[in-house]
Amino acid sequence: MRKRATLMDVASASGVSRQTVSNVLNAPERVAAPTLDRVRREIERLGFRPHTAARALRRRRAAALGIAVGSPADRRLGNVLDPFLYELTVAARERDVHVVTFSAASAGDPMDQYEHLLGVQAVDGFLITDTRRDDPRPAWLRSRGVPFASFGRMWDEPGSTSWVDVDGSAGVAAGVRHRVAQGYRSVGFLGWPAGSPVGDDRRAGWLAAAVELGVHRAGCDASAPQDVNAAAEAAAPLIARLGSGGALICASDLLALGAWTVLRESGLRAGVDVGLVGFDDSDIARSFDLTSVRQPLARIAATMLEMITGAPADDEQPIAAGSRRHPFTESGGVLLEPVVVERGSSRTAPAPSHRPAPASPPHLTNGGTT
Amino acid sequence: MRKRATLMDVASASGVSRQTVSNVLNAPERVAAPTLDRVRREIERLGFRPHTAARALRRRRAAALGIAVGSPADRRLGNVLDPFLYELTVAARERDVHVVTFSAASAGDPMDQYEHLLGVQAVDGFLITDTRRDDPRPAWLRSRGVPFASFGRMWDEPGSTSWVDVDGSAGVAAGVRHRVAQGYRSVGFLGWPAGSPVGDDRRAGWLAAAVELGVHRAGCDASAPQDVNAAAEAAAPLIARLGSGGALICASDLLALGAWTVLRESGLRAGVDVGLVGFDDSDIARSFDLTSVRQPLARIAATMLEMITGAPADDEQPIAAGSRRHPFTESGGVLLEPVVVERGSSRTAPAPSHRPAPASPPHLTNGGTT
DNA sequence: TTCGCCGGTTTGAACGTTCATACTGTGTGA
DNA sequence: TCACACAGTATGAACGTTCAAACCGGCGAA
Repeated sequence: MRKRATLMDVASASGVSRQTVSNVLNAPERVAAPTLDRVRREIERLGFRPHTAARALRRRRAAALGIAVGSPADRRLGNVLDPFLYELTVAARERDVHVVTFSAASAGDPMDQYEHLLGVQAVDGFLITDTRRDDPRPAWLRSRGVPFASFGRMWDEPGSTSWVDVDGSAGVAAGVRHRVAQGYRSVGFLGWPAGSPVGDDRRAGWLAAAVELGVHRAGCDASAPQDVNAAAEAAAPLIARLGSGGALICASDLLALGAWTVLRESGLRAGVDVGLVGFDDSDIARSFDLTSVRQPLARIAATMLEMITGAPADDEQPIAAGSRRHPFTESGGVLLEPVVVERGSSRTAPAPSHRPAPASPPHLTNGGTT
Repeated sequence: MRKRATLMDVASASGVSRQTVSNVLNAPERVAAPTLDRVRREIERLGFRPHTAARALRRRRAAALGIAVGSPADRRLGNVLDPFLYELTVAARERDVHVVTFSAASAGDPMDQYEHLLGVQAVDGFLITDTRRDDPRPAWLRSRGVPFASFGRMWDEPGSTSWVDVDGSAGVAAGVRHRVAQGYRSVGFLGWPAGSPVGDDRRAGWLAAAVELGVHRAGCDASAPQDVNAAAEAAAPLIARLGSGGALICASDLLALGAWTVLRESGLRAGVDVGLVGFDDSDIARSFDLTSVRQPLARIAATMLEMITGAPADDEQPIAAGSRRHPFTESGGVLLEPVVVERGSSRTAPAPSHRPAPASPPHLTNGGTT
């Protein structure tokens, strides 16, 4: 428990000046090979690690980013943001940045928290999530020149380049394709009521793919709010229409769970009689063995950090040309494709020799073994 | 976007020395009233906020605590720890401490991450969660004199005082009591297989309360692993035995959900025919309108911070006598009582005039409307 | 009157880095 | 032969705060 070694300790131990040790850490190419070796050995031997605060003070940057956990509305991260925080933390570690949490608690206004963290200079920028229309945060941050990156499109600022999002449309379309490949002969969709950008996007992906692949049937599109019972109600007639051999893609795992309860009560088996696909790969999906569309959270996190730490903090240019390793969209941000995680709720449809979708009211069918 | 004001700026603006300004912030009782006012006005006017890194450097403490988000096993916080992180963040804000996340990712060993954060002196201590038997972390931290507090009993170290936990036994017992008050006439339990300390604790709470209140019936105790389908299987015979007018307390919301599916398939209505209670008040409970036992996460977080920031970091005394505002247990830590959140899955039992628990095999009953 | 004390305030130094610049010696071209 | 560039290293200062100790003036007790 003795005092930690400092730069000076390493310097005198290896017979060089402090600046040389500093260079070994920050600009090794400027140091002669033998010196480099010697100093590195001493660093290792003394267990020297640069002091975060001293570094932050001198460099005038905290090497930390803030992220909101929860809001007054929902005092938690939720199914998507929870694993996202993990991936973010991992990605941050690789870039020698720390992640500092904050909460827009009682105050209501998240900007108060921004103000505080920036005021005490505990963070260099922010990672924002759950963007929505009329979101005041991007404008606020940009106007003050605060670096940030967003998980979620910035709906108000089409030209902005500082966001990463998931191509929900492509994800749902992939879900449709996989189902068709497995032999399901009609693919319906259970989404949220029209009006939410995310929801509309996912529905569009279903519609396009289902039509293109010839598995679109009339009246196989339903809506429900994010609630199991509502989802079950909306799913019942849909499942009745799809019948055995059909598949149902849902805009969220919770909606899929609603459909799952209907299937169970109908005696239909998820993954055998009816294919069922959720979205987000939440723990619900895992608990219920639901096939689900998973967002590439690790890549999202890495890309966001690249945006913040890579781009010069002051100007918001369309990101240094030449390093565009990501599929930039026309509007400026980065859109990543999700992947389908196959589980028990979608195996292979009943043999194609079966009669096509008889559509008997499923709540009357009885749970047998075929 | 001009430079932020420093102590010196405030000092010269208000005609005092830097140290006086520092005192205004850190030891106002040493400053004469008029001076105090004047300096405070200038602080306000200039929008001065002390620089975190400068402070940390000089004070030799980071004013930050580390918390692990996820593990190699589970790359997320989960239903309990997610809202806990929120409460922790709120509580930390009030104490001018920051919460820094880290992940025991690939490395496997969480101690590597401790080592790193302590090495660069980015945190002063840690908040540990998910303690288990043979947990190496407490001993490791203690041996190095690193401050920490644990959410979860330290099973290996009975004398330790640095933990906070929930009295699961009391929580389950409260669940039983409420059900009895509502008129349910027999109360069963669906828990995890014996052997886990948390699970055994919760079962003990049920047993004691059920026996005491005379609602204990033979064979109304079942076990299943943390899995919906397994829970459903285990719950089916249990529900058959309890019958209408009975209640079922579960060791987790997921187990309760398994029971819920059985109820639905049996045509029994949760909250009318059978009372159903989960544990943790997770989003599953909210989604399914499940009564659940909620852990007092805000108090847990606050208590943990008190332990870390309040107690002198070097010695591990039984916490300063005189300030014991918490119900300390004989073993040293703090045990807090959870509360029952009443929802639809447990309203009032069928009128006591009903015949008691007919126990027909529920998977044969048909879903009707009574 | 003198001394010590005390509330209130100031001064010098230090925390551990990195920036900006200066220094040193060797080789290179004129 | 000399100026010059250049790779490699060293020096002084600064980042913004708090610690430790000194200072200062007035007041009460000896």
